[in-house]
Amino acid sequence: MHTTAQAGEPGAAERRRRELLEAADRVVLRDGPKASMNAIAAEAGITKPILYRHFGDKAGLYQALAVRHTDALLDSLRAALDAPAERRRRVEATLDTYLAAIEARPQVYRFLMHPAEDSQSTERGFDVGLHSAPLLRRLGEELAQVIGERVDLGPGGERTARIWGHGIVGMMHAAGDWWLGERPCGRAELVAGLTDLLWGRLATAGNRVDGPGF
Amino acid sequence: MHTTAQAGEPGAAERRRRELLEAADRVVLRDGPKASMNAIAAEAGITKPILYRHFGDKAGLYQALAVRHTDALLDSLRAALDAPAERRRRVEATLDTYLAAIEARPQVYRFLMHPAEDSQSTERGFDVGLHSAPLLRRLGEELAQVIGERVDLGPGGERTARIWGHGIVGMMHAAGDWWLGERPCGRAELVAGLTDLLWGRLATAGNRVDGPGF
DNA sequence: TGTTCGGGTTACCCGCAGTAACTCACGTGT
DNA sequence: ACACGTGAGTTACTGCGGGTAACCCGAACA
Repeated sequence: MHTTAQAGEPGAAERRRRELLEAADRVVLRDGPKASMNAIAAEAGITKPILYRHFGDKAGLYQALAVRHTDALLDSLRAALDAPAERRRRVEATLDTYLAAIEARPQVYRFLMHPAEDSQSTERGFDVGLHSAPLLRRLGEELAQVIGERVDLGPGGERTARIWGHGIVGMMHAAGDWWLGERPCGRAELVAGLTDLLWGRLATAGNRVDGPGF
Repeated sequence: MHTTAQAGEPGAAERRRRELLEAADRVVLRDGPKASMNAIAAEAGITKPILYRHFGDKAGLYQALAVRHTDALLDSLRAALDAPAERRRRVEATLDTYLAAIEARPQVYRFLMHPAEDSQSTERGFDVGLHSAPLLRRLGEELAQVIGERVDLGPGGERTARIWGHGIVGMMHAAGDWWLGERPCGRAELVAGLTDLLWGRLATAGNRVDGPGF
């Protein structure tokens, strides 16, 4: 073989790839989830086939982008989760970090939540659920791991931790999505409301006197 | 004008519409979220333009389908929510009803969660969030209403109820999605885990002795 | 008998994912 | 010095799915 340098310069294509990803980022930031391969290629100053050479597939590019942003987001969340404070404060900080992130870049966030969606469906008998939202899955698993590591949940705690991880992430996501769309209140109030919910206020709140009881 | 009957027979087109919706249902049940207009038309034994005459748009058909299923699901959930039992039992029954529904028809469920996704984005300054998942929004609002009606949340309780409604629905949805994909446990265990979470067990559980504390 | 209206069809446009086949520049082996 | 092949890049295509324009036919009505 005769590459330009047989062992040196490993990052020739790597740098190109990063350039492409940054261009894709820019387009996604501008166009949201409907960013097309053509548009991304144009923004990068090249044409489609190169994108396909580098990422193979639209899903491939999506995934590469998703990994980048998910990693970044996870770092922020881990920082919030690891801060030296009591548990409730940390949960609040984590929620707030997530909400601040999606507030700062709604387009990117929306893009990450609706990736690919195809994956040819022939995956294993049922196929359902493997696509959908890798970001949420990763967040859920990550949170599950943190919970499992730190909270004493007794026997079967591993499974409970995973249930909680995915449940909490879903709560965060759906509430954030709704909040972004309607802006019914400030971020702090949303954080407080969700934390109250996680802290069991639903169990302790009394029935309304006029209602049929809940 | 000369309709077949000027005031009588109001349901000529209505029945057609229902036929089309049932055909669409069948296709969605078979093909999942990637059901195409062509396929639906073929299943109904007609061609695309008729679908467009009836529903205007792919989003229109999606919405009609979504309304049907959402209504049905909401009826079941309301029944579970209104059963004569203590609050916790009712929450469990509601979660279980939802999970049973998505378990019974995963394709339909997946279809409902990923509608349209386009809507030309020129909607109002930000545009973000209005598409996405009407089903989840409706469920969230509905639950918010029930909570607001029955639970005494003090001042600002309306907003808190909405936050909780969307948060709980999101928790249910994400956990259900993950569970459908991986089947990590039985439905009962998932229900129990989520209910424990809502009942504040995260607040009361102790730190693991070996972990850094959570 | 002609006309018009509603349900229907064919044949098309457009945009996008994905690909085949070609070009060009450059470093290499002889 | 010359052919070579390799890799980055391009043009030009296929295929498909959403959406639409224009035509078509049968039935009620005058």
